[in-house]
Formats: sequence, C-alpha cells, structure tokens
Amino acid sequence: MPTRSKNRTTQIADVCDCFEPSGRAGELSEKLLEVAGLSEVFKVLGDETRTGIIHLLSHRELCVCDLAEIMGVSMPAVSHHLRLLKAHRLVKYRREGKMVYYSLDDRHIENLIREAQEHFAEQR
Amino acid sequence: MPTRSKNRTTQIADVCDCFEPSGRAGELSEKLLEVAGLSEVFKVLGDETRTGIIHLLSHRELCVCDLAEIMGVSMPAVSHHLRLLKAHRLVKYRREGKMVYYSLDDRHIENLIREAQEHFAEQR
DNA sequence: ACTATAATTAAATAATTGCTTAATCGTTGA
DNA sequence: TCAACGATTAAGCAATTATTTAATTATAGT
Repeated sequence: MPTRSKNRTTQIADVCDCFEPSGRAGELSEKLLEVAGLSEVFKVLGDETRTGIIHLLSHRELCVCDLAEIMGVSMPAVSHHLRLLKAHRLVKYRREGKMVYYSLDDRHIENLIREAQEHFAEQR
Repeated sequence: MPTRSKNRTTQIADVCDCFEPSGRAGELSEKLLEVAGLSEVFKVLGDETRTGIIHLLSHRELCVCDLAEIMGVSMPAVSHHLRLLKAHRLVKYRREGKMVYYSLDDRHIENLIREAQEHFAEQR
C-alpha cells in the first residue's frame, strides 16, 4: 500500500479572503472524512487492464493465463493486477490443479461499472 | 490526453493450453470493447484530492481558493485538478468578479460515489 | 493607468505506477 | 523424485502523474 504522504514540504499558499474556518466552509472540512479512502476503490478501477479484467470476470470465471491472453498482457502483469483486485476484495480465486480461477467477489462493482458507463456514454 | 500506447516492446508471453481463440474465451475479447475507455472516468476519480473536491461540490458550489484551503493544497494544484474534472464534464464553473465558482455538472457522479462508498464500507 | 487579488498556465521535480525479465513456489504426471 | 506447466514474487526500468515555484491573465477598486 502506497504511503499516504502528500509530501507537503512547503506551506500552503496564502488564501483568499472568502474562507471562514468557523463558517459554513469550515463545516465542509469535516465532510471530507466521509470520503477519505474512497478514492482507493476508484484508483483500483482506474486502469484499463483492471477494468477489463473485472468486466470479463462479470461474465464468467477465468484462469490467469486466459486473462493474460485475452487482455494481451503478460502473465506476471495480470498476476499483479489480480493481487491488487484481491487486496480490495473485488475478486476471489479458486485453485483447481495447476490453474487458479478468478471470479468477482463483489456485486457492487458491476453497478459501479454500469453507472460509470452511463456517464461515459453521455459524455460523447 | 495521455497516449494509449502500452509500450509493447516485446512479445506477449507464451500462454497456457486452455485458451481457444475461436472458443468461448475468444468471444470474450469482443466484450472488452464495451468497457474500452471506461477506466478514464475512474482514473479521474482515483485521486484523493479530486474525490474530495467532487464530494465538497456535491454540497454546494465553491471558489478555487476555498477548495484549496479546505483540501489543504495549493491553488495551482486545485486548478489543475479542476481542469481535469472540467475536461471530463464532471464540473462546471461560473465567474463572478475575481472569483470562479465551481459546481457539479453530472448527476451520475453522485451515484457513482455513493455506490463506491457502499463497497468501501462493506469492506472494513 | 496602476495596484491588488483570484485564477490559470508553464516548467521542473518528485513520487507512483505498470511492465518486463528472472527467479521461485505449487501442483501434476511420468 | 524429477520435469513440466501454471502462477506468483522480486527487482529494475520506463512512463505517467501530482505537486511545487514562477510567470501570466483577468477583474475590481482606487
């Protein structure tokens, strides 16, 4: 997991006059806690290969080498992506002999992708 | 916009025996076209600062300097993020005097975030 | 016209991220 | 037990991305 550090070596720029920390804008700071860590999920999905893997697995389970072949990337590369997806509980696996079959582990993700697709389609 | 190139300098690794390009796995390749380019939306949301901005703007419109202050990053940094969000039609802006006020431009995004939040909450 | 402030843009740097090759692990079948 | 194959892990490299500082644009007020 990457470090959360923002590398804040310098001070934040001096700000405009319209901000009042104790006013309504100040309250908004607290709202940020609600989405803290949320971008992680999006970061995981923000890769063509991983989105592709998820989409493929929404149709049926597949072994690593099939995913590599279909996606057109090397097996270690797919394995890396799967490790990340696994760490975020997006996929699960099942070993059968030499092969390892992966499948979706989260129903929400399909909705998430459908929702994003709507936005994407509308944007063109 | 970054280049789509995957920098495929070498050949894809030799694959396992279980893949049949004309079989059912072969059909899956075509499904990939359905989600091509979709990860772009996720990539945009896959950043803590941008997710925060979107979340804040879902409550009310804010000017750049307020966003900078609340998010705790410099104004140019916020401006960069807003430019990206604007390019993807996620936010719109309105100038009032010296200030520029930003607000959400897409209803889908709120659903998207709520959906992702459900997944994230469930994961803990 | 000049100054101050908000915002944007540009250029450089620092940090992440994804891919490749090589090595290792786990299972199967001879 | 050894060889073969699928999968994973590790290390190094290349490319992308976010942030910073500095310069520029735009607007308001004097």
